[in-house]
Amino acid sequence: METKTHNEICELLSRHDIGPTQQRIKIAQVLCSQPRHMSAEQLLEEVNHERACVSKATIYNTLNLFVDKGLVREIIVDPSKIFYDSTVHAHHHFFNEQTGQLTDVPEGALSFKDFPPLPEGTQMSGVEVIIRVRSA
Amino acid sequence: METKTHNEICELLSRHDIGPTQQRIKIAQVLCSQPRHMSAEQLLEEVNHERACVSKATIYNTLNLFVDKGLVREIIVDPSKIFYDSTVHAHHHFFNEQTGQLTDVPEGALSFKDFPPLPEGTQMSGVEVIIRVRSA
DNA sequence: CTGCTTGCAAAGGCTTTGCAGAACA
DNA sequence: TGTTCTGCAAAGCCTTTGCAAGCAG
Repeated sequence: METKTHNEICELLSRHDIGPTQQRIKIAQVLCSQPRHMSAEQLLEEVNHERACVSKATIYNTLNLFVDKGLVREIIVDPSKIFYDSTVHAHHHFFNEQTGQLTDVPEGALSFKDFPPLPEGTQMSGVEVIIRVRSA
Repeated sequence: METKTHNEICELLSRHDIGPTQQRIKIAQVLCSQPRHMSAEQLLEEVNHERACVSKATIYNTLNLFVDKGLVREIIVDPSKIFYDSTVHAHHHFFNEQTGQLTDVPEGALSFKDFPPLPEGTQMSGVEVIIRVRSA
C-alpha cells in the first residue's frame, strides 16, 4: 500500500492546525495516504491491525477533529454509519447498497446543466451526488 | 392543512399493496397528504398530537413497510436520523445543516450535462443530489 | 378461528461523554 | 509543571426485535 512518509503526514496535520500526536499520525497515515472512504470501524480495525493501540474513543474524537479542521469529509449514505473520505475537494460517489462499497465518480465525469437558485438567505456549503447502485 | 380523504388514503395504500389498518391510515394521512419530509420522531409527535394512540414501534414498522412498498422514500442526510419523503418520483433536496430543514429542489431546476458510466456489473437504483446550505 | 398487526420493553449498534491517568512541551 | 490527549467505561440516541395481547376478516 502506498503510504505517505511520517514527515508528509506531520506537515499535512500541521497545515490543518492539528497537533501531531502518535494516534493522529497513525490514523491519518491509514486514511489520508491515498483517496479512501472508511467507516470508523474499518479504520479502527486497520489502525490496530497488528496490535491494539488506538482506542475506539480516540478514533471517534480524532475523526471529528479531522472533519472540523477540514482534513477529511463526512459522507452520509448509510443510516447506520458515517463514512470518512480523505478526498476533500468536490467530487461525487457511487454507493453500492448491497456491499456498502463507496467509490468515487471520476473527476469531470459528472457535471450539471441546470442548477437551482438557493433558498432565500442561505449560502451553499456543499453539493453531493450519490449514485445508488446494486449488482445487476 | 390540506389533507386527503379517508378513501383516498385507503386507495393509496391498497394501490401499494398495504393493508389499511387504523395506524397506517393515520400515518399516511400525515405524511402523504402533501409533499413532506419528516423524521420518525416528527411523525410520531404529529400523529399523536391530541392523544397518544400510535406507538413508536409501529411508526418504525410502518415506515419501513411504506419504504418497502414504494409509498415513501428514505432520505439519508443526517447521520442521526432518517427522513421520510412522501414524494417518490426523482427529485433532489436542499438540506440546511443548521436547522435540519429538508426542502425540495423544484422540478426541472436541476439537470445533468455529463453523467458517468456505472461501475461494472451494477445497475442504478437511484440518484440523489443533496445541496447542503447554511444561513448566510 | 386464524393470521396479521400492534405495542411495550428490552436489546442493539454507532457515537459521544466524563473522568482519571498518560504524554508531551 | 501544566496543558492537552488518550482510553476505558458508561451513557445516549435512533432503530430494531421478541413476544404477548388485540384486531380483522
